[in-house]
Parts: sequence; structure tokens; C-alpha cells
Amino acid sequence: MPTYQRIKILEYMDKHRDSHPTVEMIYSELSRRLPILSMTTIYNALNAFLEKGLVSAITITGTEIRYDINTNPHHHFLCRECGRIIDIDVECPFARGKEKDICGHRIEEVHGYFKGICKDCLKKHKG
Amino acid sequence: MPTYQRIKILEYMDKHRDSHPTVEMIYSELSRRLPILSMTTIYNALNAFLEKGLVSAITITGTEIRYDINTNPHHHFLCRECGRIIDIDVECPFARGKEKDICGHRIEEVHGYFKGICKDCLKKHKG
DNA sequence: TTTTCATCTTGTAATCATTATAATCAAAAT
DNA sequence: ATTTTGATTATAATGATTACAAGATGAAAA
Repeated sequence: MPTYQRIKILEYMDKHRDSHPTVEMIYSELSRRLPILSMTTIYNALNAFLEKGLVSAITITGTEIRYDINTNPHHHFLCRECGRIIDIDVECPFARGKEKDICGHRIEEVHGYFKGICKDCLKKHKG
Repeated sequence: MPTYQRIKILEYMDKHRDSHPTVEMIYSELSRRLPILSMTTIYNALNAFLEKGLVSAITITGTEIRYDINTNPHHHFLCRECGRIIDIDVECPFARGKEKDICGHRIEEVHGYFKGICKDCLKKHKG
């Protein structure tokens, strides 16, 4: 049932858990090996994965959608300097999914993110 | 020093605190009264406001930037049904700005948002 | 008052990520 | 074998935002 392309895309997502890749990043690596691969295919596949809950979408940079295969509840940190997106463990009961409502509204998705300077870039400043 | 247009834009932001307007929303109302007004002016003004910390940007819908003049620490709730963006009070120490670092990374911005069905839309379903 | 200088505004054009569309393809089902 | 369903592809369209260049403004300096 799952297509060859979709398997490759999912494999890529699994291999690059930390990079929270964009469609472009997936395309530029996979298209080297796969004889033909369309950008649209990746969009379609990721949207299908989204609906099935296999991946989640991160809109943190404002200019693009990043995709995340890590389904554990967590937040993200975007470094203004190096651009990395770093997973942040959270103990927030909302993020954990313990709370289903907030102020009477039904919660279906929880997103939390920080922007700033990451640990490594801070070191570079001092060193 | 502040321009006539910029004052009008800030006035609009203050009058419509709850709607978290887009550039388009600001433009379509203000351009009726102001003889001429450019979309670019609104973008420029809002970016200037952003740098001065007068407003903050909310990228919650994925398709557009919403602007918020409420500088109190708070989160947002996006209703999937009516599209409203609702302010949510938070007691999270990170959102409150009490914590300046997380896992060694320096925090400069904190964003939190929920997606789901708002209180009012839930009522409509039952009623 | 005139000049200067920086800043803001405007309109148009460009960018760029994403989506829509329509044709093609493949695999499964009847 | 033929139909059906869903995936893939290429191209074109969308739409929010930014880039750019020319013109307007307004305060400070001469």
C-alpha cells in the first residue's frame, strides 16, 4: 500500500530527526538518488502523514513549514544565529496532553516554542 | 516624529485588540478613510513596531502573520471552526519571562498556542 | 528661507513557499 | 480485461511578503 516514494520520505524523516527538515531539504537529498521525484509528491506525502499523525508541522521560522517525526510531546527552540531548531522537553501539563480543555475551549493541538540564542552560539560569543 | 499613517495604524491596533488583525484587515478598513494608503506602508510600520516591541507577531494559522498589540505575556487559541484567535492567560514561568534560559539556551521570545474548537463553537454543536 | 539629510510612503515588480489542476501511472478489485 | 482508486508528475496559479526606485515629508543646519 505505501508507495516507494512515501517510504523513502519517511525513512529520510527518521534519519534526520534532529533537523526538522523542510520539503526542500527532503527533496534535494532524495532527488539525487531517486530517478524522478516531484516536490508535489513530498507535499502530498507529508500532508497525508500529518492527517495520520505520523508527523507534525512546525511553523516557527515564519517563512517555511518544518516537519517533525518526533511524536513525543515537546517544544522547540529556534536559534536566531545558527537557525537550528532544538527539541525542548517540557513538563507543561497542556503540552503533555493531560488537559483536554482550556477556558472552555477544546484543545486539539498544543505548540510551544522559544526564540533566542542557543547554547553553542553563546559559547562562540565568549570564546 | 511619528507619521500620520503610523498613528492611524497604531490606533487601529488598539481599537481591535481582540482580532489580532492581518495587514489585509488593517488595510481594508483604513484605506476607506485615508485618501491614499499603501499595503507596503503597513508592512513597514508593523515591522518598525515589532523592532520597538510595540507589537508582536503571531504565526499561528500558517498562511499569514497576525499582529498583537497586547504586550502582556499570554498564549493564543486558534479555533479551527470560526477562525478566531483568543487570548489565553498563562501561569507558565517561561511565558511570564521569569526564566531567561532553558537548557542553556538564552530565551528572547516565548510563544505558545493551542488549536481546537472554541467554547462558542462547541455550544453550537450541542444546541 | 533655502539646503541638507534622513526617514517615510507609494506603486510596481519580484520572490518564494505552497496549492490547484489535469494528465499519467500503477496497483488492486470486480 | 476493464474498471476503479489513489499516487505521482509537471506545469501553472495563488497569495502573502519583500525588494526596489522614485517621490514626499519634515526637522535641523546653514
